Amino acid sequence: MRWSRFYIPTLKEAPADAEVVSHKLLTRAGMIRKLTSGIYTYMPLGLRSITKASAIVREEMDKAGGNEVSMPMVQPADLWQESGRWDFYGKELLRVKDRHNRDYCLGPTHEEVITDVVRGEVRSYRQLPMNLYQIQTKFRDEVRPRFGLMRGREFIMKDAYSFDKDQEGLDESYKAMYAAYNAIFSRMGLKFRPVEADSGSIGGSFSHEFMVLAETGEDTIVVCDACSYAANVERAEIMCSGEEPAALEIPMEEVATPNAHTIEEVSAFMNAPATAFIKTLLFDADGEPVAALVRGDRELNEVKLKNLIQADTLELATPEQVREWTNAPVGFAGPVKLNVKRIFADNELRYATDWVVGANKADTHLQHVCLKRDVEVTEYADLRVITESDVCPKCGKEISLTKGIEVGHVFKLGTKYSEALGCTFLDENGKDKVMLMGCYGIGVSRVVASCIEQNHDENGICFPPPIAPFEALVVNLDIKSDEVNDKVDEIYAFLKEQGIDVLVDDRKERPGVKFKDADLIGIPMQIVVGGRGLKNGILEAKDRRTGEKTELPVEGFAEAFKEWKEKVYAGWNIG
RNA sequence: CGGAGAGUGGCGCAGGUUGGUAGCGCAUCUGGUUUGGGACCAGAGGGUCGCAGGUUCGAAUCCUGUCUCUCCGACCA
Repeated sequence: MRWSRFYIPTLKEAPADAEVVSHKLLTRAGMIRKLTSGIYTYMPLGLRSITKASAIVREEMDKAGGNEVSMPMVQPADLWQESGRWDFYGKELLRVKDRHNRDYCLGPTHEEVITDVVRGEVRSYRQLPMNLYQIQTKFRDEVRPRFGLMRGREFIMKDAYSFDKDQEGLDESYKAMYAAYNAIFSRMGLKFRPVEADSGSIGGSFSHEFMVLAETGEDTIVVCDACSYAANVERAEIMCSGEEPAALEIPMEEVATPNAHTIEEVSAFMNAPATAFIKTLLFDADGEPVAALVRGDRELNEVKLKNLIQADTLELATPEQVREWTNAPVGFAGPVKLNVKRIFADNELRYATDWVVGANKADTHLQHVCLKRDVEVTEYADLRVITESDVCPKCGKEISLTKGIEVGHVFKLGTKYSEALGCTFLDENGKDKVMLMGCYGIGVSRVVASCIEQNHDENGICFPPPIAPFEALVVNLDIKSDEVNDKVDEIYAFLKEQGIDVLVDDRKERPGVKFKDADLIGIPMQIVVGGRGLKNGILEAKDRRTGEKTELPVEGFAEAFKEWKEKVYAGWNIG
């Protein structure tokens, strides 16, 4: 491919609205262009990377027994009503009407459609297991799209669905996908980690997320270096034990705390540490009020609460609801004589007493509160977000927290959708049984973005070879010289022969421009052909990742190149 | 949805408080000189200043409304 005939509109400056590195570089390298919030055009160079990532996904999926299909993006509402998700998926589901005023949605995921296909096809246990997948554009009407391809509304996803006759089969299918995902992300040259995860709104019982490790990640993950434990913080359990203290003897009493709404303000006002307080958070759980208590310095883990009470929707109470339930403005809610039926407390609160809490009365708190004596706690549970001072729930050793970008997620769905949609088969005994499902997603466009987050420097992108738009770039420094042109053609032909995907910069530009652009678009191997080098009988090869330049002799180029290429690839340490 | 900010040639920005010919850098086009890390000189083209109203002799600028985008939060495979 010749650069002069391949559209790569590079920019010297990043667009003002780009915040994260991948967004800036993808735009500057001419790989994407924004149409509107969260919706992008993949330009020729960008599409090449996505195509390469897709090819790796496809290969590994096929190897793992998947069959590729392509399902419709526009899906009828009745199918979603049948699964119950038309009402529960929320505003992220983009709903549209056709000319007959019938309801449809744009597919954010395809459990309904795939289950509909399979229930119409599969009759016998002999046809199972089955694994169907597709690589396709998804649409999710995100509340706040951001960070370029990282969280778009329209994005490319590989979604696979497995169907099995029993739990053992599902376990096998899940294991196979888990292994395939490890292979996929390893082959892409990403530094990643599979972690235990919450199953979220897709539902189901068991799941793992594949996290690319990067500072800009929106997720926080817990890893233990002593054992193999790794989990999303949403999911990470907290070990908590101790001695339950005796009921407090000092009576509780009111304290005036004018205008002190936050724990910080009250703690400063009363000159007591945040650890002496209990934070009372009120939620609307499927329309019912629920209170959750955590220590003043802790953060409530909403996912844990949601799972505990099995709520379909869980939202922090509005100021109006707070007023209605506590008879006080926001900032003074407390568990004592709280007119809320269900009060959940974090485990940690069981092992201490003498708390300060809100008094459900404006500008007032209560001190010397004892939960055992003064509050009817519905249940003690693990409700808070894990911190670095906690220990590994598996082995009890130290843990650390890091940021990650979720690029893949594998779920065991069980019978959630097959049950709702009546996806059954006849077993060996001629009995009707519900299939067990798993679902497995990879954010393909997000993979490319997260790869850039992980591999870049001040000059631009450093693509790992497997998902680079091209593997090699031949830079022609003097398009007016026949000698240089001939050598470029020769090198190009040679590289092609080696099965290398190569781009030639044959533009009428000054060398400086070509070098800058070469670094920006991040092709892993650069071969520079110029009059100066040829005079000395050498070509210059640059490893984009390290920036290291190597002189390759014109005579015996083939051998020298192969050796150099091995070194470049070895540096990537790709499995 | 709450809070903050921004919409001016393709991109990055100035101008706005004090209303009066719409400007700069990059990019583009032409000619010339250059040519191993984003060249220089000379010239050229391109903008109903997000949109709609209003005030005014006159609005990018003031007022009202509206749309869009970005960031923080809430939310989220």
